[in-house]
Amino acid sequence: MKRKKIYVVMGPTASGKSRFSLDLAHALGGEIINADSMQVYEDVPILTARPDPLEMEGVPHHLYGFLDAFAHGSFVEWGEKVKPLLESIDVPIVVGGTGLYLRSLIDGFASIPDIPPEIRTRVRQMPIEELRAALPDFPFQDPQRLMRALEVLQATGKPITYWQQQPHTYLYDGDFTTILIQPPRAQLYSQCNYRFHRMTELGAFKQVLDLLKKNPTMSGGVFKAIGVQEMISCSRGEISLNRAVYQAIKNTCAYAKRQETWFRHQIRADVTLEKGDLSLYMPDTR
RNA sequence: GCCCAGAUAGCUCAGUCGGUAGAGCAGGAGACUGAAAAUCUCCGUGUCGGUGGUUCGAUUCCGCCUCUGGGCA
Repeated sequence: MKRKKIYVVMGPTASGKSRFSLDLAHALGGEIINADSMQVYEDVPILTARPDPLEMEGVPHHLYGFLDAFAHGSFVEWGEKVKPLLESIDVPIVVGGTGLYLRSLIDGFASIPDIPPEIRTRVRQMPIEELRAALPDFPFQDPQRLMRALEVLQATGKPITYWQQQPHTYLYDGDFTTILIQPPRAQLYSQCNYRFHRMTELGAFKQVLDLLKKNPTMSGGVFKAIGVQEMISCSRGEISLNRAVYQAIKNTCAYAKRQETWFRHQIRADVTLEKGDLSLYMPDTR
């Protein structure tokens, strides 16, 4: 049986992925599936650049805004939700900027047993020096990876590298076509700048205040969305609004650059476009 | 017009008791397997404003000039 064709539209933030995928969906009769780690949350839709119902132009959209202000998403949870959609949708168009999610979809990932909560909690409370001492040969410096590696070792008795060398688990055996939208750097930065100002005009600040009211502990995954911390800091009078906007734009640009690095080295792109213009991809559609 | 203070990396500034200079930010490159809009690593040559003088040697000391702040008229 022929494998189903699955379109993957990827690229840095503010590159024009959404516009492109809508056009592609119209042209092919496809449905859009979100692969953005922040647009999965229901709160602060303006800041996460989530399309609103009007912007969906009648095209079915999946996996947007299904997690609340306390939840933490992960690529595994996302994968579990993606799987049935890929099976049921005729022309799936997966769109997003979260490279880790996309790579786990395309290249598969290691199945690692669940970690008992008490081990996870204990490991996450350990000081960084202790983590390093417990894993002297682990090649990464950063706390997150050290914690993950240690919790896997403690829970399973085997190092994380053992698990990663096992055969990968694949979510869906599809025929993936990857389309990378990659505008020139200077243009991308100016789009980040313009878009953030637009977000503040549309009421991003109020949505952050609403989010804070819902979950004052700031424990959920949404709180990592760029702009949230900056605006909370502004609402407390710690920094001016101008400063908050400036910082948020700066962080957005830095993020876009990191995404470029990811897409350059971690995922192969079948097609690379300088802008999200469908006619560049399908010349006969216009 | 006079007095004072500045002029050094894209920006803000430090520094060289005279031996051609370094931080933060911005910027660049990279890593990445259950937090990924996260987390982490690496990257600093620039007529030291111009010009003359002193000196073996001046970005540093001295004179003049230009520009920018501030003050006095």
